[in-house]
Amino acid sequence: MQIRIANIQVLSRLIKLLRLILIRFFFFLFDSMDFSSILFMWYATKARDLPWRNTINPYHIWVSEVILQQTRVVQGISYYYRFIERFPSIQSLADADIDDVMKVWQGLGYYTRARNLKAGAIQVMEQYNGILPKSYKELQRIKGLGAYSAAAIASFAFGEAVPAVDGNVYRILSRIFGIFTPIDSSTGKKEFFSLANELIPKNEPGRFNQALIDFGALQCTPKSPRCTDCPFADYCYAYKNNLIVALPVKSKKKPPVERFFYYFMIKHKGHTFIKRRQGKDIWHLLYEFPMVETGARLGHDQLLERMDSLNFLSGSKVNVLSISQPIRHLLSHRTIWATFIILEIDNPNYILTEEYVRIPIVGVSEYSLPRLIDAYMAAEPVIKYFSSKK
DNA sequence: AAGTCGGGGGC
DNA sequence: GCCCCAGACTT
Repeated sequence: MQIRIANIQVLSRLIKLLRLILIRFFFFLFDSMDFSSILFMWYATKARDLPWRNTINPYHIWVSEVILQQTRVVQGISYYYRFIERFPSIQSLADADIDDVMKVWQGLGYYTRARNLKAGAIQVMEQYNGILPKSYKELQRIKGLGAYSAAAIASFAFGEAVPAVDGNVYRILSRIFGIFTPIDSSTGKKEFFSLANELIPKNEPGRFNQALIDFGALQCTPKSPRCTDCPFADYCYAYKNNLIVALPVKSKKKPPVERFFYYFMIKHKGHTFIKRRQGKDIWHLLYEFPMVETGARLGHDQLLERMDSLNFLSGSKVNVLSISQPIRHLLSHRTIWATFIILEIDNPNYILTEEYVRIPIVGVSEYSLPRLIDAYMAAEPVIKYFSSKK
């Protein structure tokens, strides 16, 4: 058995060595017309015209990179315009009220980004004299900037020759060079960074990084890539071996866990109550109605029974006006089932008056809300329950 | 290394 | 339904 394991290890090393040789061979092929030349030729006619490319303001580029983390360009554009208009400088963002920042970010998701962006602005004001550092290494010390974003800013804004390896780059390189190392492993990250670092031209790294990203977004797409008119088709390992659907390789996937949220829209004299979410959970810093989360779905009777013991309802007469169907809200790693209960009370207890914000129901839209709640309010005529006098 | 964090578009 | 998007941070 021992020998067998040793053999497998030797074989594994051999495979890695062969792969390295293969990559060298590809470089040989690319030698006459190298990788970046082919890419730039494509980019010359296919480049996207994007707002953050028409600026040399490093702060604007910084904002755009954070907005675009795990976010499609089409989704981010309007947020970019609103953000830099509302917070036109690092100083203004550093001085801003976090609630205003969250409100601008509402609906974009990954809300930690907004908090970190403001924290980063404060950091730059306090530690860097209000000027964004220029180097790849130093940029990674700023809150919310990891390897990719730091490389993007360093190359786009300051011309540093460092590869910005995002999901597009993993996909392109894994396919063209036939690399099967999982892109979400630490060895994979090193391997792809190293390869990109060999490909990047030192004279115009920013254009190279942007071209690669556009190539991934427009040509070498996740599904149905346009291989028939791809300038790399003659060299592409995945295309030639019919392995496009197999690359890139990702290792981690997990079925989403279900969570059950019960939201209480409490009516009292035309007003209702909301509270900011606390702690390390989803929707950090966003506002929501009083709620209870249960480990399993509650039946109608179970729900009414549970309401008897809710601390924010105790001491008051409760009149249930409406109970919604469970609404499914999908996150990447969670499935949330939300039920909205509209009810009227006669006497708010101290928990509601002390811990919650009392607002007119129409004032809810002033606050930053999870998409789930925002969408429900938009879809359901909730206000009618609040307008009638009782 | 694995888990956590959103919302939306494309097929 | 499923995948993935110009990823970062925590445990």
